[in-house]
Amino acid sequence: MSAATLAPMFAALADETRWSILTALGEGDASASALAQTLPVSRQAIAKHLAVLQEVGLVEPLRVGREVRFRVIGAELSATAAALDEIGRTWDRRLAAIKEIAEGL
Amino acid sequence: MSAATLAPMFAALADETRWSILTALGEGDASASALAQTLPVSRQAIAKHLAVLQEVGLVEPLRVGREVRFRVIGAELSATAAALDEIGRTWDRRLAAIKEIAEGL
DNA sequence: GCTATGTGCAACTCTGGAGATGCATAAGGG
DNA sequence: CCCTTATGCATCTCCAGAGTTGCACATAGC
Repeated sequence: MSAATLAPMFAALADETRWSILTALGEGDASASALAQTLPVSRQAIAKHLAVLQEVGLVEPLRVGREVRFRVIGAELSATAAALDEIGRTWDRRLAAIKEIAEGL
Repeated sequence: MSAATLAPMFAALADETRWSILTALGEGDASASALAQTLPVSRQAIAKHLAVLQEVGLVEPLRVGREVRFRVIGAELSATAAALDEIGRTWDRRLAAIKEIAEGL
């Protein structure tokens, strides 16, 4: 997973309202209308956020009768976490190597 | 680490130019002026980005003579990764539990 | 001391995205 | 069959942030 692949995911996670939505969905599947009754934003705004979240694979739509419920998916989040951890460790490995060389003088 | 703490970090990571900066710094410490000679943006723009990155703890400034070099720090990234992974697993645990109940009927 | 170069600060433009509003459409429930 | 409710689409406003330019300041090197 490259930085170019990661950027859209981070853009999706950068919005507070989207975290509110994800947190709410973490309690159970819900439709845009249902979320709008809880969160202080309009249904249309939530629908847009859900589209963004679906785009990066964080949620998936489920048709239940005439409503569309959304479900959170943890897999993409875990995959992103793994990529982030790897990058962070790489940076710190470099610093450790430099420090080791410095001490070796 | 809560969602409120995570959001600024993701906002910092959502920008492509900042990833370019982080990648460049991953190769070795550098000043804003040095980075400006490599990347297709002005020094001031890079300085702003570095300020953002420093704010979330991804880089730290190092005065070397009259220039200010920046160094990437992996710790915050790894901590963020751990938080993300935990959240992702929580979501999937919930789904697994639901599925189990459904099959138990 | 003078000059080069590296930084810092301030103001400006401009685009993307978040949010709202209005309307059209579709599908349950009585 | 009608009404209610959920969704979809288009348009508008507004603001944060990315980027630039210009200038002032500080400091290493000669």
